[in-house]
Amino acid sequence: MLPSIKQLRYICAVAEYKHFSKAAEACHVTQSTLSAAIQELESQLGAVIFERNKKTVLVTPLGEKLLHQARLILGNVEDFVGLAKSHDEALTGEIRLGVIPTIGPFMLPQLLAQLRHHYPKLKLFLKEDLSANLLQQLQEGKLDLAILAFPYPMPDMETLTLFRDDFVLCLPPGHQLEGSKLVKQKQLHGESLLLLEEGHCLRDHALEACKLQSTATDVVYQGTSLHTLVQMVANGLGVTLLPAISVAADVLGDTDLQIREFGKENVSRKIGMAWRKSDPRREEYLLLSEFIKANTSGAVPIS
Amino acid sequence: MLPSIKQLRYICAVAEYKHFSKAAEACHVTQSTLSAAIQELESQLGAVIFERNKKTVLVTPLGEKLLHQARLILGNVEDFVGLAKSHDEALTGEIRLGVIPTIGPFMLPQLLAQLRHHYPKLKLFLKEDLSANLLQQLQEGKLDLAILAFPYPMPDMETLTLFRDDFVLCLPPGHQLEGSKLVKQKQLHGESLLLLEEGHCLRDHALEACKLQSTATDVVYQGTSLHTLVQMVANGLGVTLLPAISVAADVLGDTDLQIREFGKENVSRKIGMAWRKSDPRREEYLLLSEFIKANTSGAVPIS
DNA sequence: ATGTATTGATCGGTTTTATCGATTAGTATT
DNA sequence: AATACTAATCGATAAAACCGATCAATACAT
Repeated sequence: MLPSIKQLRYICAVAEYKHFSKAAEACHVTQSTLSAAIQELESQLGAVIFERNKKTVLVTPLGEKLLHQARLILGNVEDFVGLAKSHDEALTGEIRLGVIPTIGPFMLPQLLAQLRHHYPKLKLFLKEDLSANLLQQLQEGKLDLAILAFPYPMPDMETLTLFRDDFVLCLPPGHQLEGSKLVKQKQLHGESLLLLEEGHCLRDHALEACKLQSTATDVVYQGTSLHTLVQMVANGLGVTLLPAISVAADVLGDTDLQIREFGKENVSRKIGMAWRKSDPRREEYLLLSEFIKANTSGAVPIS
Repeated sequence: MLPSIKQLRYICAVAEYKHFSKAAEACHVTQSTLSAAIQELESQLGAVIFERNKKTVLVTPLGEKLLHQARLILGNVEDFVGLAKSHDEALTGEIRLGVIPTIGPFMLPQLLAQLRHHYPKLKLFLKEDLSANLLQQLQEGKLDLAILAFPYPMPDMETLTLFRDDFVLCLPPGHQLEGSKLVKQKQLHGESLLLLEEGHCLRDHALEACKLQSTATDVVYQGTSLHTLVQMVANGLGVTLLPAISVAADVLGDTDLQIREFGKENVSRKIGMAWRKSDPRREEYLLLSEFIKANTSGAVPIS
C-alpha cells in the first residue's frame, strides 16, 4: 500500500488551514474529493491523522509526525521537479567529455576557461584517451561526448566536424629544409620522420595526409606525446608533423625549432565531436559545437 | 504538475534492472504500463531520464540526479508508512496528560515508574493544572487525556471512573477528636477546617462529601497545596481533609499528625479519566485505565 | 426555542486515468 | 535470411478520481 502525493498534499493543506473546505479550495478540488482522499489515506494507513471536532480540526500526535514526514516528502518532490526544470536551460548540467591526447592539451585549456565564463553552471568531466577507447566508452554510456579527429569510424554515433586542423612540419634549426618557406609532401621522403606510437589517430592521419606509408620513411622513434616528439626533434633525431592547434597552443615552448607550412596541398586532419545517436541532449551538443568553433585558436573553419 | 510515486518507483526499477520488461515484472505491471508511465513522466518533466539504446538502457546525467532524488523520496514514503505502522502498537506514542494538583504528586511518581517499565515506548507529557483549565486544554486539543476528580462537568468528553478515593481527617496530636477511631461528618461542625483555595475541586468535593457548606465551618485559611495544608495542621491551625492517595503517598512525611477514617459514610471523591469523544485513541486510553487501576495504591476499586 | 449557516461525510453519476493484451518497428544474433 | 528480443504503440476495458448535490450534526444569531 502506498500513499499518493496528492493525498500528502491534501493532509498538509488541512493541517495548514485546519479546515477541510478551505484546504480543498487551496488544492483546487472540491471538499468531497479532499475528504474522500484523506479518509482513504487514513484507512489505508490504519491511522487517524485528523480528529474531526465540531469546531475545529485537530491533529493527532501521530498525525503530527506523519505531517512532518509528508512535508518532507513534498519538499523532496518539489526538488525533483526543480531538478528537471533547472536542466532545461542549455549547458547547465554535467557532460562527460572525452578527448584524444593530440587535441586535449592544446584545445582545452583555453576552451575550458571560456566555457567557465560563459556557462558557469556547466560541469565538464574530462577523460583523455585514444579514439578507440573513447568510442567504446561512448557506446557504453560512460561518456556523453567526445572530441576527436576524423575520419574515424563511429558506429551508432552522430558526428559533427568542428574545424580543420592543418599539419605543419617541425624542423630543428639548420635543417636542410629550413630554406623553404613552404614545403611539399614529396620533400618528406627520406627524412627521419618522428611520429606518435601506434594507436594515436594523429599518426595515421599525418601519414595519410602526406600520402606516406609508414615504411616509405624512417620512423625512427615513437613518441608518447607531442611534447616528447618536440623534444626529440630539438635533439636532432629528425623532423615531425605537428597539428596547427598544438603550435598555436605553444607546444614548441622556448625551443628554437622551425615551423614550415605546406602549400596548397590539403595536409590536415578534421576535428569534430561525436555522441550517441540516441542521446537526447543533441541540441545542447550543437550549441556547444558552435561555442567551440568560435573559441578555438589555430583552427581553420570548415568552408 | 506532479510526478506520482508510482512513476518514481518505475524509474528506479528501470535504473536497477536496466531493462524495461524486467523492471515492469518487478513492479507487477506490464511493460506497456511501465513504458507509458515513464514516458508520461519524462514528458511532464520536459526531461529525458533514460536513453533507450537498442542494447541497453542508459541513464542520462540528469536522470542520474532525478533517480537519486526519486530514491530519497521513496525512502521517505517508506518511513511515512512505517510511522503509521509503528504506532499501531498500543501505548507506544505520545500522550499529553493533564492531572489536577491533588492527584498528580501522589499518584504519578509510582505510576510513571510502572509505565516506564511496562511501556517503555510510551511518552507521557505531563501538565498539572486545575480541572477547569484541563478541560479547556482538552477541548482545544492541547491535551489528549486528563486525570481528575469527579463529579465534574466534562462536555464533549468521554469519562471513565478509575477508583474511589476516600477522604480522611487529619488531626494534630492532642486534638479533641484524637480518641475516636472513626469519625463522623457531623463531628466536623465547629472545627477549624483548612481547605485548598478556590478553584481546586478537592475543596468542593470535600465539602460536598461531608455535607458541609463553606460557611458552616471555619475555613480559616486557604492552602495552595496539600503539603502546605499538612504543614498548617501541624502548626495547630486546625484540621483538614486529605485524600487517601495522598496519605498513601506519604504526604504526612515525618510529621506526627493523626489520621482518622470516616465510618460507613461515603466520604470520598471519584478519580477518573477524560478525553475528547472524537479522539481516535479511545482504545489506548481504556488500556491505560486498566493499567492505572492495577497500579495505584491507596485507591479503592469501584464496586 | 427557533431558524440559519457551517462543517465534514456521503451518495450517484460522469469523466478521466490506469492497465492490459496484442501488435509493431527496429536491432541484434544466429 | 530467419529468429529473438526490446521498447513503443494501439485499442479495449476496468478502475479511480472527481464533481455536484445532499445529509447529519452542530454552532450561532435571533
